[in-house]
Amino acid sequence: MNNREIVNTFNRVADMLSIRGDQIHRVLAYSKAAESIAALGRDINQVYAEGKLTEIPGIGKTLAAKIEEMLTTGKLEFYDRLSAEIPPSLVDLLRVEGLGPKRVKQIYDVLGVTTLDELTAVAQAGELSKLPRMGKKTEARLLAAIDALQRHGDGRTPLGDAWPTAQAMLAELEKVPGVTKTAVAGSLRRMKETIGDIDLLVAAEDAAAVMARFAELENIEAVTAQGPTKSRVVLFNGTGVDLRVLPPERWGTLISYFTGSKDHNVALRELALKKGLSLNEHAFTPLNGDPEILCASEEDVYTTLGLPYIVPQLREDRGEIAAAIAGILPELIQSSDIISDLHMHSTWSDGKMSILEMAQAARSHGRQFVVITDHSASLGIANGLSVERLRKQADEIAAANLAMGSGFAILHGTEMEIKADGTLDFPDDVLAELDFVIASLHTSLSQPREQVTDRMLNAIWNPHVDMIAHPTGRLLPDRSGADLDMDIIFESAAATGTILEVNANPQRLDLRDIHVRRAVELGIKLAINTDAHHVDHFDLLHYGVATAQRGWATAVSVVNTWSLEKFLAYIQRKPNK
DNA sequence: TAGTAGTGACTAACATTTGCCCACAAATG
Repeated sequence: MNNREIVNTFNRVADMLSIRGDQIHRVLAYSKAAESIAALGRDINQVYAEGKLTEIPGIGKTLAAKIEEMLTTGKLEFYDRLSAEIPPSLVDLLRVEGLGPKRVKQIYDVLGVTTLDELTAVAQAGELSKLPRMGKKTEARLLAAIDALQRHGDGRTPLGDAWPTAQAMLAELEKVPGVTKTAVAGSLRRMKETIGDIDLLVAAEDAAAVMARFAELENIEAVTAQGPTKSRVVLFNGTGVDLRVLPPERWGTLISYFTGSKDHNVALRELALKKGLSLNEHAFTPLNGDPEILCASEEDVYTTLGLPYIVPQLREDRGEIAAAIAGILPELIQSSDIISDLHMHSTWSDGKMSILEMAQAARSHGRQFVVITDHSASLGIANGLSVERLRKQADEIAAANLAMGSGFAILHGTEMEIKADGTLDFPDDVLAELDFVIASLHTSLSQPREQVTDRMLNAIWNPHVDMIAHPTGRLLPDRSGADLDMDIIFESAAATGTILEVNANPQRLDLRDIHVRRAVELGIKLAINTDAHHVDHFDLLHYGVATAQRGWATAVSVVNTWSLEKFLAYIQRKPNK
């Protein structure tokens, strides 16, 4: 069993326990454990082999035993027993907006409904509205929610899709008279790789005018809630958008609350209570009856709690509050630190622009040097380069370097296929001619873990391979990528000095945040690259930087902060070269 | 259920808004 399967099982158990009506802390224990394992950044089998399961936050003796049972037998007896009482399919009903554990239990107990189809049938027959505390309106809302679920699913939206949508909506709301501030919040502001819904904030004295304009924006299918300070709409693509409006003097607590994460908020509020303050999105309220403390800025919120400012990217309750208290928050990598881009394509393979155009655009984006890394021959679909074309490309790079003049450098590299049999697409003597060698997986990603890991190791241990691009090959939101044994990959990358990429393309964001964190802990060198196929793609860098920040990366770990001289020296003295 | 203090018991997860039915469930971070 792998991490994901255990996470799924624990989440299902948590949902089933909440439907059964178990004590909230028992439910929380399972969902907290699931979250911890999801954020682990390493293979739980490895942690188990080291006998360190209980060192995972939220895993005690009992859950460690359950994990051991799943890892050794492939099943969980407790889950089977629970299933006899609470049909596991009931968990699916919770995905319907408007249905929580209490209602699901009631619908199951009284009507015997266990699936979405059965639920639809009883709702259409009008049976649902006969239940206590359910009426015709609720019944109609649930039918609409089921319909929406079946049309759009409840999948998450990739960051790269949600970000521009949110910015466009904010641009409209900014035009409403009386609006003084606008911002995105929620998981979008924290730059999570996928987001559940879009959260927008507006500071204005007159909320009603903003709410009215919000409901009229483009692409809105339905307004599902509209109160004095809070509205919710659903876009035609199924994405939910929440808007909250408060007066500007309460902006700090508002944006802090709405940025989350939920767990981070809970931790902040606990901390506030210890200081005799109750914290909500409006203000701090002293428990002794003193007047409330307003925070116009988010910095004020943290100052009031006696903490240094914590950037949104860190607010996942993964140790950032303890680090803030201890004064050891990392000095995170910034976009302005990045002076090179080590991965991009030209018209020689599947890029859309010439080498010179790419270089000029990179310079205008503040880069001081780039590596042209077109695909290699066996990626035929991308017009990969043969050895002959690769050598010919060197001439054009020399010419482009001349055209660019001094103060900028174009290096010659390759993004070389790691083929399905594990061999590399170019022989070592050809690789030796290049300035910089990237190896990456694009095909046969679904090979068994051992096989695909071995392929990758073969590349990492090759003395000419300087970097692994987008290591897992995942594509958001749906393709999960290769099932690599990341522990071994990291070990080998550290041993050989091989750079691992944080690919900034929002479809990839690979390495992902939790793997960045693990790599940083192990002292592995990272590169944040755009993988640009077009000059417009240089604008995507911030997604990669945010992902690195979510992994607590500092400039020390990121080779794109290095001067050309330092960079060239490093890849020359790669330990196994 | 985890964590803690201590080996069985106790505490722990905050605070709000909205909709709909008529006192509460669900949803938001």
